[in-house]
Amino acid sequence: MKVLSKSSEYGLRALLYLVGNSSGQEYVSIRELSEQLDISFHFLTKILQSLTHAEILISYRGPNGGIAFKIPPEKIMLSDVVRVLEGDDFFNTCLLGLPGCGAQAPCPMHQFWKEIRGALKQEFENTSLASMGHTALLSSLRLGP
Amino acid sequence: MKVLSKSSEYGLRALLYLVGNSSGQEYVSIRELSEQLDISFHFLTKILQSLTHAEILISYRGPNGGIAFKIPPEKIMLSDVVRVLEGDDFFNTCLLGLPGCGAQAPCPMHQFWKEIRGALKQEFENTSLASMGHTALLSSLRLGP
DNA sequence: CGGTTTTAGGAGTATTTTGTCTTAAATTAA
DNA sequence: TTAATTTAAGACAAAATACTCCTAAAACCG
Repeated sequence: MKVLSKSSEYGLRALLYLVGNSSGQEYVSIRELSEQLDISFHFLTKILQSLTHAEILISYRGPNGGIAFKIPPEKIMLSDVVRVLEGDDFFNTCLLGLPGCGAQAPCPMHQFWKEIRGALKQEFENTSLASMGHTALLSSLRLGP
Repeated sequence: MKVLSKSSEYGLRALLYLVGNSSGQEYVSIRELSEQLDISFHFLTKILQSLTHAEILISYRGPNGGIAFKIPPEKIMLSDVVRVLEGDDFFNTCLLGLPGCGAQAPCPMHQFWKEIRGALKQEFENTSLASMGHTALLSSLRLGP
């Protein structure tokens, strides 16, 4: 079950690394992130760029530059991140992919799926980056040993 | 949020159509399914083939041939279909896509995600095709008006 | 100022997923 | 037996996703 695109996976891993490995307001370079997490530097740059545009991160160029949280990670919910990286209707899709599906023309799975995705939405909206990342060891965010 | 591949979407739509539009043991042709549901005939053929291999459907060639349920749809759970079309570890993936993630080396989201996907698994395992399809009008399974 | 470090942005490439086409095999009916 | 109908199977093509590379712009340091 793949609910997130690679962009979201990488973005979340980077943010969780930030939570665990930056003490407050100093910038962490994207190069460090990409190397520690084994993610393509250029690809990660673009992902973090959109989080910067969305005002979840701030970036700074030049030596000792990088990215940092603009908002404290206690106030950033998983749903915020996912909505930026996956699109605004992330929690509003039809299980069967039918474009017309909705309250007034429901597919056979509509009610079933609506309840599940509603619960899932709530979980994502009630869970902060900080609560997921505060104990995150680097090793748990990497691929191999 | 796209949890299912196109193959699963199409496969489920075809099965739900079968539930609503076939009276028991007669074969429904894939041509009819593909035309009624606006799904590519050859693509759908391959999807239904794998459901036939998995013994959810039976197929018959020649005039008046087609596919039919091998098991009554009351006994086919959504999870059965999805496991065939998405793979056996569908309900066992890491949210962050980390290959090593598991009980003994959990990623920061492991516990969080394990609970959500466990609930989702239960819903899929407790819901039959029949219960979703018994009132399915054709129009609710099609794309446009 | 000139060189170095770092993010920004866009064009281009590779890989995966999705969809098409062609031929074969099974079944029926005339 | 011949023709028609239907699923089976595999090669091929298009589209979407994931990734790479190059150049620019900002910030710093000597």
